[in-house]
Amino acid sequence: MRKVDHDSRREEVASVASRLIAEKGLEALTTRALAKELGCSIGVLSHYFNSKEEIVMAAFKWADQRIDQRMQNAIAELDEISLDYFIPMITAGLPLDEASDREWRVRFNLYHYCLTKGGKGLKEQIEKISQFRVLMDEFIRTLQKKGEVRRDIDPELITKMAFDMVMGAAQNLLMVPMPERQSHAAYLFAIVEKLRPVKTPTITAVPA
Amino acid sequence: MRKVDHDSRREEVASVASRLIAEKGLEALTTRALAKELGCSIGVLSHYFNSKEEIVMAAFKWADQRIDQRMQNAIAELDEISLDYFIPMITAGLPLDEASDREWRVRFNLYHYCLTKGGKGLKEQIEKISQFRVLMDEFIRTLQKKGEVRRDIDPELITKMAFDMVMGAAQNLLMVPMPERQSHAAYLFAIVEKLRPVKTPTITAVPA
Amino acid sequence: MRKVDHDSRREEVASVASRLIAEKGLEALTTRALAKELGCSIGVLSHYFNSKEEIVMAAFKWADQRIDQRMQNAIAELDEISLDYFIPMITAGLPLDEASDREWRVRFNLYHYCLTKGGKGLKEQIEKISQFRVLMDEFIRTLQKKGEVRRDIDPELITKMAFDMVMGAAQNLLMVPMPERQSHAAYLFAIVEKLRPVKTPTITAVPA
Amino acid sequence: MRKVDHDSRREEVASVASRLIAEKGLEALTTRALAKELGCSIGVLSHYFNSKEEIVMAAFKWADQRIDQRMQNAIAELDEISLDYFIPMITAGLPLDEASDREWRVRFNLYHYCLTKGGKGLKEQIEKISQFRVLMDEFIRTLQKKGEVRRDIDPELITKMAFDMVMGAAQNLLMVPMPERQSHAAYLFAIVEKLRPVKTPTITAVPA
DNA sequence: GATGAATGAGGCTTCATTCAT
DNA sequence: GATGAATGAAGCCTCATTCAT
Repeated sequence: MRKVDHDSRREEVASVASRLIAEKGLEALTTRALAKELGCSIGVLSHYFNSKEEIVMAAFKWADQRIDQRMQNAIAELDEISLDYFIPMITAGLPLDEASDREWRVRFNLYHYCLTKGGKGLKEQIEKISQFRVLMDEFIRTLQKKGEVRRDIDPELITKMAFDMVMGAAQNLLMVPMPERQSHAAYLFAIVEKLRPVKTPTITAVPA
Repeated sequence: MRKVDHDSRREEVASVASRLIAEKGLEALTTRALAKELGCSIGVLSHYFNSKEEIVMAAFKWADQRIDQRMQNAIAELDEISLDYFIPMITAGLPLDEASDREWRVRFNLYHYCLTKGGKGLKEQIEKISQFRVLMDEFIRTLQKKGEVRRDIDPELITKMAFDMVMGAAQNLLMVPMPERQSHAAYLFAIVEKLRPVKTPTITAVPA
Repeated sequence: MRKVDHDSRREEVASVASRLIAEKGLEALTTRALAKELGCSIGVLSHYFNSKEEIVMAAFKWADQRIDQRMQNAIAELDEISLDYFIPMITAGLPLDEASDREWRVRFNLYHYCLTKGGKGLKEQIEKISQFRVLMDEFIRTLQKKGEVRRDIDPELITKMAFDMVMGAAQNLLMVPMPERQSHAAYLFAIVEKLRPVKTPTITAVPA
Repeated sequence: MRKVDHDSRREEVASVASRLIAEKGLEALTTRALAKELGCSIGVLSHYFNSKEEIVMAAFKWADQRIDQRMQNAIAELDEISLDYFIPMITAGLPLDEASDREWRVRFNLYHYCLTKGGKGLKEQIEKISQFRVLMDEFIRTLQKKGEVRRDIDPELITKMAFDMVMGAAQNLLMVPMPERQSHAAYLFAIVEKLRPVKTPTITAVPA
């Protein structure tokens, strides 16, 4: 069988495993349940993965990357860097529909799995987030240079705030009924707007 | 009858179970491991709990309440409501030491357990958070009336922001090495300060 | 505590144990359930019985003897031996009310327990039934001598038939709804009547 | 796939389980013991049965049907309905050898299991026996029409008697040493003979 | 390559019994 | 004498994994 088939099969397994984790919890991801959901036999899994842990990891990675991809896609068509990136990126990144809801559930499973097991996995996650922080930081600085973001705020503070708010919003949104999520997340846009520099920085006092 | 305080024994079990969840993960909380950690036989657990699920729930509740208690204790000695409540409360509430680190790990297990199982447990969590939001909202409004918080910010926005930031900070802090956590969380204090009304809104421009 | 108290307590335990066996099955007779039903603590049972098997045996014996007693009581007031003994004895012996229903259920448990375990218990049961057969046989012979039972039937045949029919009727009645049991058992009386000698053995052919 | 006939494997399990019940009692039918007796691992049982109760039921059914089959086989070669059916049928039906002894022990376990648990199982047993009674009744009536059975006896009485006697004989035979069983059961044949109409009902008095 | 039967460790729970109080 | 907490074996069941077909 060609490599592409092998890979696409692996992804299919990861995808279904991810859905099982999201819907029933990590402990419900058994080889039996997975094979049943995939419509194949138990033994076939061992052709694509050496152990169950590999499957779990693949499911984690799949969901994690889907969220990242979703965010990248949201700004892919935008041509120039601007503060306007934030809104679609946040919208795309947060669990505001069923698909991203599932992915976030899996991502949290990933986080707590790594936290518990420690080791390489945890290091990878930390590293990944750290790199993302650097990117964000640079992004803010660029926007500040371009005059799209107020210069009197420490970029690092914005970055930290953004990371905590998005993570917390994602967590909290999972417990909010789907119809109310949009409105619940809307306040984030207001905060983004507060980052814009005051248009007429003349004589008047600007409260915030 | 052997002299045993039934409630304190239950709490001891819940406490140890909570520690196991935090350190090894929920799936490592087996009756064998728990009994071993408690230094007693497996059968003894059934004297205090009717099922393992009850133990899990007790462990969840124990850790959850410990965080709440920690925050309440932090402001217990303060005599008058003021914005100064926030700093010690946040400091007490976030996972900035080993004990609260364990409790937050368990709390996240609780959240994701409820999210997966749904049912009454999820409803309870949502209700609890909802009530806390109302309290927070009233708190902000009171501070605004007292002139301790700027009146040009929607209280609801502050509440939402606070909830998401604390939740996200807690999550993110868990992945930060303990020594760096204090400094990582410090930015929150800066944000709290930004809520204070501008002392002298006279001639000078105050950017934010 | 005086012996009479000790004995009456033992009987109470046996009685309640017997009821549990009848209603829920032998495997539902646990020390916990028994103590609960008795309204006493688990430990108290060991004052009266050395092991659970002793309790089971006592329960078996209690129910077994109650059936025997019931039958003896039924003919206690009758002054002279006659075929009329049979009807009240059968009526008293069979599971025609709730109490004797329970006792028979226990008795069958006893039989199958002995059959399985073998040993002394089985020997005792066989011995007991054997003695009863002898009594019955003598009883029939006496009635035949008195002319109350036809002399052309082998007494042993009557005895065997009676033992099998009563045992089988008891077993089958347990599966018949209580209201229908009386009518179901009534045919036995007709058979008893057939044992009576033909009153006028003259010229006419008497088929049977 | 390993070559295994699923149904024959199920029957094998049921058969061995049945033997264990007969020899050691229902409570000795543990998964461990059963697996050991089958010469396989414990886990294999779950391939063929969803629970232990299913195994118990299969064992019950297996033994129950074996008795029925044994009786049917006994009259299979007989070409015409006649009273002569009875003797081989009874002989085949009663526990007169080791195999049918085991099956009857299991059947009694089945009866008392159903009696205790009630529910659908009990209803099924009652229904089965009820249908068998109807068949027997029709059989008797047919024989009466053919002149093979005396017409002065109520068919229903014969049926009831037969059912109780067979059930009781089976029960009592279980407690009789194997060598004596044949002679113990022989009286039943005498009773069957009494059902035959008197050949020459002429002048002579026939007492019975 | 695909199948699913087989394995046996380990999950939770229940049990009769013991014994400190 | 009475209590019920403690014990640990053994109950049933589920699991990831292996391997003959």
